[in-house]
Amino acid sequence: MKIKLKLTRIIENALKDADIKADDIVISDATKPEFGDYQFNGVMKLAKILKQNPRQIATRVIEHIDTTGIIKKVEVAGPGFINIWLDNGWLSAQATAIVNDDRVGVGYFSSNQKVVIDYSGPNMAKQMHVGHLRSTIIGDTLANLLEFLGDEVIRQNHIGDWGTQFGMLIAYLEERDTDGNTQELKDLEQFYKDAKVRFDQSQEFANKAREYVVKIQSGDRHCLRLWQSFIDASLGHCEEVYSKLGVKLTRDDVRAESFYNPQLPKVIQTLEKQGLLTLSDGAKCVFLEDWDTPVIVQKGDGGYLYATTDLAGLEFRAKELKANRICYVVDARQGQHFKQVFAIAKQANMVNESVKLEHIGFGTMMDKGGKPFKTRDGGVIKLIDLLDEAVVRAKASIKERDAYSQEELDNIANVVGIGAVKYADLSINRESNYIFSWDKMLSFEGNTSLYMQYAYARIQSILRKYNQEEIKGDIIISDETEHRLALMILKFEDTLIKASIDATPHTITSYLYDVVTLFMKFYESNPILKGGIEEEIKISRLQLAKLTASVIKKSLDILGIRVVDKI
RNA sequence: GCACUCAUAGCUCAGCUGGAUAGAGCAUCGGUUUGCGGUACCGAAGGUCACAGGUUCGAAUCCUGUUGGGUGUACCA
Repeated sequence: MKIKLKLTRIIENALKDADIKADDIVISDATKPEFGDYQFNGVMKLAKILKQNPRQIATRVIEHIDTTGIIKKVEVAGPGFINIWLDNGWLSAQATAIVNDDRVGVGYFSSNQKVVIDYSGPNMAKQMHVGHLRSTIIGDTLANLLEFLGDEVIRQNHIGDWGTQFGMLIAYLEERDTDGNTQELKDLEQFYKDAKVRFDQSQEFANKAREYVVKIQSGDRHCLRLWQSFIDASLGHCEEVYSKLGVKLTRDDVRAESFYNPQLPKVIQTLEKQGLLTLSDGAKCVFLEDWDTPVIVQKGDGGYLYATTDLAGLEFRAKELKANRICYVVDARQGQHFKQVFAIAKQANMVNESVKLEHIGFGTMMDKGGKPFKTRDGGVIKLIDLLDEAVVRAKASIKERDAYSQEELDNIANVVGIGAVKYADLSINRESNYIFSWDKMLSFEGNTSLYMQYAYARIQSILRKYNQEEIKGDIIISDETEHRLALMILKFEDTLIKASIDATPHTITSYLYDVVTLFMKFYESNPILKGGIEEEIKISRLQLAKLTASVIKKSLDILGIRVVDKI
């Protein structure tokens, strides 16, 4: 339900009827319950332009507001605020209408776009570590969200599979792997270290490694086969992580660095043709206004750089994939790189002016001391290890473990543990750094996944006691708590739209927290299954509980977090 | 040096592109129950929104400066 849009139209009409010219009408949520449900604050600005008393204007506007249906009452308050209360009858009807709707009342975008979302982007030379978590889950959430709202989403996993380190790796693979056994690739970190040691020790090996880099690039069959088997093994590790995380990336979404490699000379040509290229200290550069340092697109030795690949990628996504919006979910530290690359792509006409290019940046994961999150000896934490630990910790936190079968217990631990890691990350404004804390994320209290999953399980427990077929009837809003809960549920669509524009998953989590908190209050004060409750009221409350469960489930679904009926 | 970014309660975070008395959770103190899952709910206390100016009827939010952290700054990705 697009409530804000409805109210905006009503105010627009009221202003028109009152003969007041205004654009940019913004309806906002009321800051406090006593100020109603929504408020319009624009009158004060208008008063200034019109040089009239704001309260008088507000009064005039109010007289022209059409209150049939959605609005119960409007009031002028303070210096000229217009406060709006929504009608319970209207809320009841709207809520009742979506109880069995699997989209929970959320519509589709009227103009759907093609959106490319570039996320995860692991390096094939190593295993995924904690640094890859944010890109992977923020990107996946954004993809889920836009898909749900009706955009055509193209997921792109820009894996790092090209570069000098692969010469060393495949030379070592060949040396170690004479019988075709790739068991050693189980731990890529170790494999990389071993290869490096060999590289540093043996001149002969180092030469071979360098030779192999050239051979891969020139398409040597033997080396390409080795390289391919290495990439396959490494990608397999990533897929294990994606599967544990419930991230939807597949092999079809992989568009690797190597894919763009053949296009790189053309990128240089294009830049040359557009007159953007400058030779400086032997390197081919693009100098941009407002930047002291140029962007190097081809090194003095002829090699290309990641800016070159990104330009090829941008052109491919805009022209071949025909995207209207391209989002890069990449660490905030690459902010200026993307600003520069985006500017070049547009100037060189590689990307049409109308295409929206966005860097969805995010901060770093920190430990309790506010330092980048590392193992005790300063190494990187492998993502797979982190996820496994989350599941182990989740299992330990489950009370009455005897009540479940081993299978149930494993499933719950998975849902809870993985959910906790993801939720903790997604619930924080992506642009800031955040402090990783097991205790906080696995808590039942506050804005955590467990609080939501627990509320969901409680509702399921209530619904189980009732025959689903018998739950038929209207939601009747009879008090303030129900009013607030129903309204919050109906704000789902407005929330998702905002989250999609800003690309902020935490907008969804804080909304969800509001919903669940309101439900808990409702649940506390309005008993459902206790004796002595009228059937009509009981059904209404059951329906409201059911609707709350739908919102919880759908929200978590978009965030890529599962629920269970029992915890 | 230059650029970007951040600074809100003891701690972890919100604050919706300027609105009314700045909000949550944790921790602290107190309360609720013959309980539909109490891993819940209610309340108290806790703030010079880093600092100083400016714009405005109105600033945590916009502008300038200062201080303090983080990050990035031409042949890595």
